[in-house]
Amino acid sequence: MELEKEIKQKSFKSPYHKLVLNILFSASWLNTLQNKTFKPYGISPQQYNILRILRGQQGKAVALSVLQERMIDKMSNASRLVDKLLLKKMVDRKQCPEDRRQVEISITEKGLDVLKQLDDKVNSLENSMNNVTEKEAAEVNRILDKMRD
Amino acid sequence: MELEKEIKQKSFKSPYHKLVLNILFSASWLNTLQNKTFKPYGISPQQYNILRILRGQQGKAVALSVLQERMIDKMSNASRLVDKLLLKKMVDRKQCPEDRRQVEISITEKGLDVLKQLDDKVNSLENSMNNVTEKEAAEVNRILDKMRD
DNA sequence: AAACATTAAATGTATATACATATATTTTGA
DNA sequence: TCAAAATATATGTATATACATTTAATGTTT
Repeated sequence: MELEKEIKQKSFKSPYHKLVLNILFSASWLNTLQNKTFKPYGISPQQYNILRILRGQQGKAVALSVLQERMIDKMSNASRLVDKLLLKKMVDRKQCPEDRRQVEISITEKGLDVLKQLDDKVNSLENSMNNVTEKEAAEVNRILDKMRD
Repeated sequence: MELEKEIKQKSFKSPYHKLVLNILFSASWLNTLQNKTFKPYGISPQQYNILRILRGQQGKAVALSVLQERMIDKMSNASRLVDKLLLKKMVDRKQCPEDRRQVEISITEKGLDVLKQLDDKVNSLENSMNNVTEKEAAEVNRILDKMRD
C-alpha cells in the first residue's frame, strides 16, 4: 500500500524524504511479520539472525566478534542475545583456549531443529513478496547498496 | 556499500532474500544516523517523528490516536513517548472536553525551536543520499509500496 | 436507565537497543 | 620484561519495543 496512506500523509517534500520514511516503515513492517513468525518458537528476529549465521558455519564454532560483524543490526548486543539463546539451549558457548578473551559460539541440535521448523515459514514470508519481480528486487538492492556509500 | 560486504555474506539465495535483509540493514543504518543527529537535542527518532507530525498540524492539537496512526513505527508506544516529550516541555497534553477519554497533544514553542534547529541537519542527511538519483528514489518507493500489498 | 460492549489511553512486564564503562587477556614497545 | 595500549567480551543504565492487561469514559441495547 502507498506509504502516503499508511501514515496518512498527503505528500512528501521530495522522493528522498519519502525514501527515508519508506525504508524505515518497510523495515518496521517486516519486523512485525518476523516477530509473529518467530514468536511461537520463543525467539526474536535478532536471535534468529544469530542462529542463521551459526548454521552457515556448518557446525563450526565462531567467536562472538564474528557474530557481531555479520549481524544485520550492528548495535544489538550479541553478548546478551547469546545469553538468551544459551538459556534456551539453542547455542553452546565456550572459552577459546588460544585466546582466552574470546568465546566461541556454536549452534546446538535444538537450535538446528528450530531453524528447520522455521525454514518453510521464512520462505513463504519471502514468497509473499511475489508482486515484486526478481528484477525489481535486484533493482532495489542495487540502489540501497548505493545509497549507503 | 554492497550488503554482501557489510554483513560478510558471500551470496543470498534469491534477490528476495537479499531484499529483506537489505531493507532491515538500511533501516538500521538510517536509524544510527538519525540517533546521532538527534542525540545532542535529547530526543530519539520516534520522538522526532511525533514532533514532526505535531508541527504539521499548524499548532492545532491532535488526539493521541492520531499520532499513533501517523507514526512510522506503529508498535512504538505513543503514550509513553509523549510522556518523555512532556518532561522536556516540547509538547503540551490536555484532556479533551468533548470526550474525556481522549487527550489532545500539541507542540510547544520549545518543540518548534528544536525542530527548527534540526531542519538543516535533517536536510543534509537526505542530501547525503545524492548518489541516488530522484528517479531511482521514486523507483524504490514504487516497489516498496507494492511489496507491502 | 442499567447492563454490556466499545473505545482511548495508560500501565505492567519482559525483552531489546544504544551507548558508556568495566574487566580480563593479549600485544606492543621502551 | 614490564608498563601501556589494544582487543574481546561483559555489564550497567536509560530508553524503547512488543504486547497483554487495566482503567476510565462513552455508546448501544433492551
